[in-house]
Amino acid sequence: MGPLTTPKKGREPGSVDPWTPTSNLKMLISAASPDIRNREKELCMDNDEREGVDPTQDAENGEESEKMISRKEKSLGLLCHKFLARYPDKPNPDLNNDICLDDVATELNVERRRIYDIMNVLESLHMVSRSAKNRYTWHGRTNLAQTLAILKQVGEKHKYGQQMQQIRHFDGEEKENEEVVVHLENGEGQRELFFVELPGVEFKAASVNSRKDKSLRVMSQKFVMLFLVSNPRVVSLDVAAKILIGEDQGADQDKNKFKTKVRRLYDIANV
DNA sequence: CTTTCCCGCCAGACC
DNA sequence: GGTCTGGCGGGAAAG
Repeated sequence: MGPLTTPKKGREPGSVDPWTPTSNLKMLISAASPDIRNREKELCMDNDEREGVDPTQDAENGEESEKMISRKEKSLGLLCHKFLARYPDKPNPDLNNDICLDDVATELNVERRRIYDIMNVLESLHMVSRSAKNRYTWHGRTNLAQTLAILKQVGEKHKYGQQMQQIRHFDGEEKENEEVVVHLENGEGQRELFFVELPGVEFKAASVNSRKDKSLRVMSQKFVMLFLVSNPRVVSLDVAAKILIGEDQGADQDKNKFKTKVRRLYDIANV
């Protein structure tokens, strides 16, 4: 009667796994790699500048273009790409640079919820700013260079480059240590960093820089910092996630949190 | 099978 | 009461 079931090695003491350390992390890097590579390819092809893409609902044939919609066509990355294509690099003073969420959602034919994701990551790069409810203002690449410079400064201040290198080394020689609790030695108790804003570009909306700042914007900025401080401009998502989560005070061992952050990282990577 | 990640519920914040 | 904003998990497609 049930002589021997799975001879579980004493890895797990019958308790629940706090958070799968490497498994979930592994997913990150493998996830972004194809996407990033695809993006690079697309960038090359984009140079050709095809003029056949009509964002206003293509094909009303109603025959066969109803089944071929795969998941890739509805990805956030592609959606963001379409969004960026609708605006010039620099805002035209004559045109109104107002962005209405509802209009965008209608134009791109997606739910409102998705626009929020796009806007948050764009806002983290100061390419847009919230002017009012349902309204964003387009800034484009006007401040992008400055934004990246500042983010790089902050990233260096937080020793992100060192941390990434350390984690990589750990991962390289790590082999038999099951309980991987890597406590990064920061010189001082690192504070949660808040939303970075540009000097000279004040935020109209007071609620932006509030302490109520939710994670998406801040995490987006942190992620960009990692790119800016890395020597080859390559950041594996597992390392990124480790830093981004480990920095969160309170020892957030929520793997759910982890997963959620991951999803947003995909979006950021696609911009 | 595992990994990727879209959809959209629903809870807070704001009116 | 409403609307707006965006965490968060489920569960299905992609690998």
